[in-house]
Amino acid sequence: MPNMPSEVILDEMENLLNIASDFTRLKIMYAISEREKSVSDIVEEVGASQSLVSHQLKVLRKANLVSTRKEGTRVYYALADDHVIALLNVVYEHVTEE
Amino acid sequence: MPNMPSEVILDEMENLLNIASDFTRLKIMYAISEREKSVSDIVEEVGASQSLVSHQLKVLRKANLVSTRKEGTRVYYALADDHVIALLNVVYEHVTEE
DNA sequence: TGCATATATGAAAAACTATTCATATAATAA
DNA sequence: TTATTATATGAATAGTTTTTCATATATGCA
Repeated sequence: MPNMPSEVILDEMENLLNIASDFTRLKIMYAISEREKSVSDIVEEVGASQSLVSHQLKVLRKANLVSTRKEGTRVYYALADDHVIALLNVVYEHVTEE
Repeated sequence: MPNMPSEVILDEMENLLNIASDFTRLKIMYAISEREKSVSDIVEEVGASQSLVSHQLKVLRKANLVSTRKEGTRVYYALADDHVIALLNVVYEHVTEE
């Protein structure tokens, strides 16, 4: 049973949750959860417009949830660390296990 | 490394994350994380208006994240299950551990 | 250089949500 | 009944965010 975190921590928690709580971004995170993918691959897998995916990748980048690597004209995105997967898993379990 | 969930599951995940991703609701969830509390207790601990707390409790209720018990004029709220705490913990760790 | 492809971005539109204010309901006590 | 306390709620406001559209930038190739 956790204690009430400080306002600063709560703020950061709110921010992380906000970023995770979007349909398109959830799809993007799952799309790159096994291995890095290029933007066009992500666009295809997620089924959203190129512009939207690019905008949402920017949001994920700004929050340091993804890392990028440029190769020619392609940009490859990957999840920044395993915390993200842990979060996705907890949420997935809550939704499916009941 | 998880697979892409179905649209329905993603939708439910988005919904749960949306509900968790609010400063006031986070505070409320922490306030009742150790034991049930009455609305007025929550109002005091969270430091928000009675109206706002009541509105947000309704959101949490609708999502089945809290349970309620009425006793006289008081209504006591508690977390519905431990999944919620697991979620809070994962987010807390992500925010503090780096 | 000019052309094609990949990605990013600014601005506007559309949709949504938190918060406040005023008020309603419910229970209890005098 | 009237008054008081606890909680809930409808409506409006204020602020934010997602999505689209048009366009810009960057890279590679002919």
